Amino acid sequence: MAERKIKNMEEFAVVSGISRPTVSKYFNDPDSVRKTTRGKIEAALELYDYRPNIFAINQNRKLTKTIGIVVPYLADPFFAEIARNIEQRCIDAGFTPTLYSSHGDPNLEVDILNSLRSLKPAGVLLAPLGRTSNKKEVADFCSNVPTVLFDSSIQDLGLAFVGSDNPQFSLLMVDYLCRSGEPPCFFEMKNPTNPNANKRRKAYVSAMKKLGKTPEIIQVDGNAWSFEEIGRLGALKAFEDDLFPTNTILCSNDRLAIGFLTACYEKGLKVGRGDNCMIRVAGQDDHPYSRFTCPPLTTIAQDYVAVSRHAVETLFDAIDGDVKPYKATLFEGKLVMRDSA
Amino acid sequence: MAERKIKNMEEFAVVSGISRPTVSKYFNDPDSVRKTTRGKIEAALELYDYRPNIFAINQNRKLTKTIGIVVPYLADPFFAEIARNIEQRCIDAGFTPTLYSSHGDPNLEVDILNSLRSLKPAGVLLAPLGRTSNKKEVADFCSNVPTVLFDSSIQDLGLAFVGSDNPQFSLLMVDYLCRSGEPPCFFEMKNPTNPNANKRRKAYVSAMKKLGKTPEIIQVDGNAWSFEEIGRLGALKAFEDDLFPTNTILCSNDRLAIGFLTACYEKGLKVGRGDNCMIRVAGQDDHPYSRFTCPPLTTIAQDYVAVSRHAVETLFDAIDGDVKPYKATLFEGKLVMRDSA
DNA sequence: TACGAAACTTGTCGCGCGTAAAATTTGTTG
DNA sequence: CAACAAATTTTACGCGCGACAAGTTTCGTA
Repeated sequence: MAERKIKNMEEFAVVSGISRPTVSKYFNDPDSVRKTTRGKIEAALELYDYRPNIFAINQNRKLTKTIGIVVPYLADPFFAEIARNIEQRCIDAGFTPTLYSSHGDPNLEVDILNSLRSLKPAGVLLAPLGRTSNKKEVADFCSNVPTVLFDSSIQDLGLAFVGSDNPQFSLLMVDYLCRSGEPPCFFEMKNPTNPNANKRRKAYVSAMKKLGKTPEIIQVDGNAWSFEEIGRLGALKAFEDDLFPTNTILCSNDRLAIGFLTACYEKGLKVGRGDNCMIRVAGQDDHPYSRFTCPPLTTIAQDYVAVSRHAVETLFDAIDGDVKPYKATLFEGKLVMRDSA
Repeated sequence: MAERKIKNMEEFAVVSGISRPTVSKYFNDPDSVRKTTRGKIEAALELYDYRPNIFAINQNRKLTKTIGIVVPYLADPFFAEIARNIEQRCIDAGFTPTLYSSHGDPNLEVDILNSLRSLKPAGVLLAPLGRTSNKKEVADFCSNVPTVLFDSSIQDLGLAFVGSDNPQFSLLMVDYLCRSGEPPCFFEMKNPTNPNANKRRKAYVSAMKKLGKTPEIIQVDGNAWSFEEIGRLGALKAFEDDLFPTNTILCSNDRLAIGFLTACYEKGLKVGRGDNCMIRVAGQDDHPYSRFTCPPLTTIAQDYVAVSRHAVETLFDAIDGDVKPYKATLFEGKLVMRDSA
């Protein structure tokens, strides 16, 4: 194969015995040309390794085949997993996904959106930083590029929002914890950097009230994305200050809970549901590692497959011109009972 | 601001009172134009939001400002961290990094390399799948695109290789374990999917021999990237079959060790260095989560900052035309003593 | 004040491909 | 075989910018 270097579509058209416009048509949609023509082109494709210049293509198309995927923090396995899921769906649909991480930095988020703008993507799937996002910039972006927000919403920006039903999460977990032992207190960061933290606190409070219990919130210092360490140090300090009004702790997310469990280990506190256990700890997210903590973490599993599927489908519908009014879709979570609570 | 829509550089040149070629020069290098000229352009940039069309730019440039970053599995926090580090260095150097994950799939790896080829990147930083990589395709890619391999090498493909010194890792750890207790056996997957597994096994064997001990290797089933679960199930089975000839286990990597620790927890085996402990477990990599296992995992820290820095610098040198012969650079690891061994 | 280099302008070409209109061929149907 | 529609070819233009050459202005220096 690879008899000679093919420079451009012109040359490739010559060696395949077809005119250039028809070859162009083929690359846009192989089924749009006659079968015999397609055969000739594909035969030539075997002999010569020619690939259309993607820059020249995108320069002339109004909409590229690119889909931008932006997550707040890719080093968090939860986002890595959901990104991977979305990425695959885009590929399957014939798009070219490009993945970006804001690394927890609102300025970087804006930078990403700006460089994404010049890529003229067919659409963007954005999991914003949330509270710390530059709302004005994100809004401006959404009004220029077809964007579906997921995981965390910012007002009603974008074409739609797809995420998880935090109130349902909390109610499910709080209800379970209350039925099986002492009512939980809520453990979180004082100035949460992760997107859904505030929603989760509110959801916890309303769930407790609904069940006729008094909400108790413990807030710890720390303002980066090293949640495990924040959870660990926060828990150690809270133990020292004797801050916990109950033996049952609901952490705002699994990563905090993982750090919390480490603190319990250091303190020699036996965690779990058994008779000889002194404390119960639960998380939220079903983080990939929550299965492997000691004891394994009881948590709420986000239906991230449903979230990513629906987000992608919503975006594709919009790209196909199927304009719908803004809508927020929330998926329910499932209680994952393990040994920690 | 944003008085009127600016379509192209021509129009922007008009409103800024400068000729188009000079504006073009400015965007290539703002310092290449006179100060007064730069002032005018930047003033216009405040008024109108114009951004050069990136596709038109890249079509005409021989080398784009894009750097491709490819890792084998982005949902692994280790690779996520190193990718994040490399990404930042590229941005700081004025390049546009694009991140790809092979998701453990050799075919996807080839697909990524192919689509990367048509992006005409200035260079690529590739952490290959290793053993399972399609060597022919990777070699072909490396001979067409300036590529630096990192984390895992494939023969002597690419401009250079930057990674960790696995023999040094093993010697360090084996020596420590032998000095502080029973000699370790080696715990790994039978058909390892992760890149450096084979090197590590060999390194373990030679380290043991060097210390005059008999190497013992326990291999468990599993061939995906869910290492924790593979480690857990493998350990449970190995306990049942009474496969461990020693109470000290060196795992091929931290993720296996994390699963191993979970198995120990399930079996009620106390892990650590204390008098009442029954087993010692160590890993390799200093996985972000290894600090939070119970007990915290003793491991070898890869110097991934040094690896990413050197990989990026090597690539930039090559892009600047600084051609050097192929060279493999290996960085030493540091023993991270925690409680598990 | 004059001079020369650096910076700028003007004009023009080319990159590789999308796209449209008109002319021609191909394949299908009665 | 005629008639017709679909597919293809031919021809031509445009996208936005990089690159280059030749002429003009600007600026620092003597």
